[in-house]
Amino acid sequence: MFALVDGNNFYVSCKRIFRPSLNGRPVVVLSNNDGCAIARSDEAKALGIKIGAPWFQIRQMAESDGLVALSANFALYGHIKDRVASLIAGFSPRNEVYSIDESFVDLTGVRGDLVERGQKLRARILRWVGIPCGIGIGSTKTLAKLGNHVAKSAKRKPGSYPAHLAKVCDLTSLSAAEFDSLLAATAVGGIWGVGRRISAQLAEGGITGVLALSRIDPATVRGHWSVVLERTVSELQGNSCIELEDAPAAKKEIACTRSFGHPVSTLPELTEAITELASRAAEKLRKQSSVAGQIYVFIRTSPFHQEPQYFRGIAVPLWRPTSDTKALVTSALAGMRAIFQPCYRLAKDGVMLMELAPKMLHQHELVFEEHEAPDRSALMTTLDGINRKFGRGTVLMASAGLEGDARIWSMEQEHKTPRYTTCWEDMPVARA
DNA sequence: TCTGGGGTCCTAGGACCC
DNA sequence: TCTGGGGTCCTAGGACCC
Repeated sequence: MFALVDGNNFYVSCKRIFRPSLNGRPVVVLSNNDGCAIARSDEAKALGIKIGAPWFQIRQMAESDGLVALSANFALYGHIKDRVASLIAGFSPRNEVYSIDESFVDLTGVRGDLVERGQKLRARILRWVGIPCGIGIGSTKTLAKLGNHVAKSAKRKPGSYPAHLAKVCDLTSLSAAEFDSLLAATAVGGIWGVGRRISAQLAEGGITGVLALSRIDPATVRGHWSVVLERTVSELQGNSCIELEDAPAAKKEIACTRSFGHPVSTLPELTEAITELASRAAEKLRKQSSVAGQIYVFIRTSPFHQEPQYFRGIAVPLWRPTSDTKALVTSALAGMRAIFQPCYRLAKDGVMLMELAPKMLHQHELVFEEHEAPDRSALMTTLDGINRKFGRGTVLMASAGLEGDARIWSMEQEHKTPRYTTCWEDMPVARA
């Protein structure tokens, strides 16, 4: 038995904690560079704003409908997530932080009325952290996700589902007939693991509702689609196939990518941008105590513009697996120079660390090189310590360029809110 | 003018092995 | 007419997630 706890409109709700005046208003949170809407309040959804809607296409709604747009602040969302997670951990030690706004909870052994307990947890998260949540309960993770889908829809769109299922929805408490009619009323696209492609393929076969999907023989599903969809169907039938992962696994790839604030066409600018991305990726790598065997670099133009297009990436094998910033930046820049072409208006770059392995498993070499590679791990530890204490970019590679230089590639954010949780000057002050 | 940034898993097909 | 029968490993691409 599982529960899924999900923060409603999470990024918007995080902003509302510190600015209650945003309650009741249509609000969107924008992606980096204020590009597009990545979170919407219920009021913004009611205006018909789609997830991913480009800001320049909806900005007129600021005037016509009082739409408020805010730039993203991912550090803030991470901090709020930690607070929510700590309250969920108090509810059950067996839990999995699945994403920034969702946690699975294993309810095995949890006694009492589950709906009532869910409502108490919900009330506590709202009161102690300020985030409204929905909770779904089911016998498998997929059904818990479905329960959450129902809880959200029943709250936001009255009439879509029975009203008593709003906010906390326990699918295991339903009668067989209630359960079936709920499945029949849900489109397959609302199921975890069924995206646009598979929805369309199912529709071709005449399957549009979850009830029909759940009645297919899993082996048939495997033949026609894949083991992934087979698992989903099996889970809909109540057979738990996807386990709780309560210990977060180490990443197998680490990516840092970014769209530029303005188009980039020159090598010096790109050198700065790639240096910064590779440095950030290296920092993430050291945080999980891994080394990388290969680094992949790519640059690209904007696919949205009518202009000569260019996309190229290159994988650069590292001489030996490392987490050293200088080694990673040097390889990334070498790769970048190999794929760089002038005369294009580049819109985005990225660095990915691949072939990650735990640092402790590092393979030693049979033959010693003529010159031993310098061991900079103590330097890296110091570097990370300084940057953690005084802020990202306090100490950096010189090729990253300096704040105050041109750096026209760096991010644009015109709708910033104060850095409530990461900056002393911005911390809210409570007045008696 | 203006369109995000991360991740995972699975499969098919090719290269190669005996 | 008819061209073996197993395997493994790697990679690119697809589909999904938030």
